[in-house]
Amino acid sequence: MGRRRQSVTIKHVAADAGVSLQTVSRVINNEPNVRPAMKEKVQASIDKLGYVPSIAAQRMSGSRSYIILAINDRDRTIADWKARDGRDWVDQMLLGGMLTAAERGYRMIFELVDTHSDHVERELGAALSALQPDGVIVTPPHSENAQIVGLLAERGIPFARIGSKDDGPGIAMTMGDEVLAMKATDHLIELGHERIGFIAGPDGYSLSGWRVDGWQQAMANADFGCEGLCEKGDFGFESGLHAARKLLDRDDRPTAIIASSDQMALATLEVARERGLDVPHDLSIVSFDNTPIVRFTTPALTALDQPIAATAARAVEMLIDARKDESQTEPVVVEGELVVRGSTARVLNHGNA
Amino acid sequence: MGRRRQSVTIKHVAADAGVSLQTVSRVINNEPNVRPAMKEKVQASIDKLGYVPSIAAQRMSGSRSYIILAINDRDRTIADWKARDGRDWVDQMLLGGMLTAAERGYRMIFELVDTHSDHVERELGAALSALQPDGVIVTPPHSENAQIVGLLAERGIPFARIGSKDDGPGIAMTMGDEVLAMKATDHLIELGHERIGFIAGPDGYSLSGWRVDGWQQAMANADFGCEGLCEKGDFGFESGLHAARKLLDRDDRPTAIIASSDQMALATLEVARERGLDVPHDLSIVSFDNTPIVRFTTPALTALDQPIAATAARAVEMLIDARKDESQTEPVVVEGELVVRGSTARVLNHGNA
DNA sequence: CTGAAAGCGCTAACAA
DNA sequence: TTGTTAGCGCTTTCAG
Repeated sequence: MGRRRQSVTIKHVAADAGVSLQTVSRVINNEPNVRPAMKEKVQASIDKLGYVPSIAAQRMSGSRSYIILAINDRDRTIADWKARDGRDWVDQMLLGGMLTAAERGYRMIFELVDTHSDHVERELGAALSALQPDGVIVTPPHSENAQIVGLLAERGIPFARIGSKDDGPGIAMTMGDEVLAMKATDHLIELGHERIGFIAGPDGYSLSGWRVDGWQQAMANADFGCEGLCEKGDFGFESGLHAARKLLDRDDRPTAIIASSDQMALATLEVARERGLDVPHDLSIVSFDNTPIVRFTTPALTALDQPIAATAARAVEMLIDARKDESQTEPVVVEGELVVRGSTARVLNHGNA
Repeated sequence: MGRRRQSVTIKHVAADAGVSLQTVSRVINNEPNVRPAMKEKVQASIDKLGYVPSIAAQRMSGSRSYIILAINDRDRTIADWKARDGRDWVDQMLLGGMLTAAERGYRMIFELVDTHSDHVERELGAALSALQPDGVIVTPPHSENAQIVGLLAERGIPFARIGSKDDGPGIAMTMGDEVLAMKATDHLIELGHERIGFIAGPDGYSLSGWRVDGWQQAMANADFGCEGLCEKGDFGFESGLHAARKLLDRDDRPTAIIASSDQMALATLEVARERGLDVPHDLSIVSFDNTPIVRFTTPALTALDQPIAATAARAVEMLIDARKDESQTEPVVVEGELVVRGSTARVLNHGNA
């Protein structure tokens, strides 16, 4: 093997078209100040020779790297992949991010970074140095990690924080968690539910709080109380079992439960089965992740769809365009929607008189 | 933005350590002929400054790009992502490929290429020119696409063909399709089945044939006939409905069916339901993809697990080591296994006397 | 509007 | 064992 050189370079094109390297470069980069005739001639040579610029060389000479780096939490991602239960967060990010990047001549590279580790900075720093991406997308919980955000800001790399509303550097993006929680709650209220339980996510994620806020807000709007109706989980199945049991142990148990993750919704379904509660007639359930898995339960779960693909696509676009207007102050919201399935139904009037 | 330069380069390290650039380079690349003391000193500077080499620069200077390119069929992949029914082929490739690459200091980049298009060569060629990967992984149906294989060979880039046994350039890899089909068939035979139907994949994929071969072989070994027991599908759900109906329309309908894809297995389940056949007691079903989805049907499907992650991991390793021994003649087999679930059971003796 | 020169960060080849 | 030189393919100055 050894030194595999570029087969056709800018030199070949320049020679073929009988112009300088610089002119070819201008054509490639769509720069102004190239006479149409010239441009055509060069383009013809490019097409003829099948020339494609090397991104390494482009990067070296100080221009863009044409790389967008998407980083995700290592442990969570690997756990999902190994569990093989159909969670498709990564796929949706690829669907939205990768395809959008490709349309603009960019590539998206995926990278897993450990949040908990004390060498986050090293891990991420190494990726940035090695890859020199033109933009970075961070997802929860990274998007709220001060070290990570700080490093990105310090290096002056445009980045998008998905699942973060904080001020500060980088583009803050959310999927409208608060509104989503309200949508779910309102849906249940319309079905006649009054005691709607909520299983919250862990404190480490701001979005856990936003979701609770949305639920509380909707409950307040309908003049329903929330006391004792909110339990906390960690997004995982086990914690969901725990929370669901606590909620359903109440004398005036909720007739509906909104869970902040698919696993916790599944756990709630499991607890309902355990107690002989019919879903949706004795208990309605709404999941806060519309992952594939929630369509395959019986009944299929009504869920809040998180528009991950659309968000990633948006992030990529903003990052690619981020050259000038550094300061996007308002968080960008790509709002998800409620997908109604079989796990929610009109509340029954039995045993309540 | 503009020209964002590397913050700390080899020069800084050289200066800090008081040595030449070349010495630093030698240390980075773990080359021999560096005195331990020297090496330590340099390494100390590297650590102190947090230096990480730029892969763009490394590539430029004629060494490796530290990039492994994994290409998949565009239409199929996007369709899967959009369908959101939990197919996790890509995730498993990432799990195996990306993590293995990372361990060795490489990155894996995903790319979608259109097989049907007449500009496959351009699409792939562009990716190769832009990225200059050190290795490429191709999956079905690309792995049997002459244009693609030809281009890769011509460019002298090491590549692995997953799902291909052909001789020729590149590392051929399979997941043991024939053996897998035999395993499934033998499993059913052990349960007392004699009329075991098979829904084959489309001709465009060699592995469709291997699977049929394995089934026929196992049937022959048990002295059971195959006539009229094989129908062809295209891996999709619709085609599965079609094939399953044909098989179950027979007077001596099969008591078990092996489907060459998860979707076709699901379709078979659907047809069974349609006809009022109980699965597994009236009809046993084996799926040829252990995607997440097959665990969520009722009953959960017995399935042949394709070790995609392991295969991708193996491919990455071989590609990274592919510098010398170009000629791996024998196909590499990473064999999958049968996962028994509720869709297969002992054959019932009713209505057969 | 076009071209020539310099250099990005790194490594291969050659010297010392 | 270490250092020096040249150059990868491209873009950025800066001249013309």
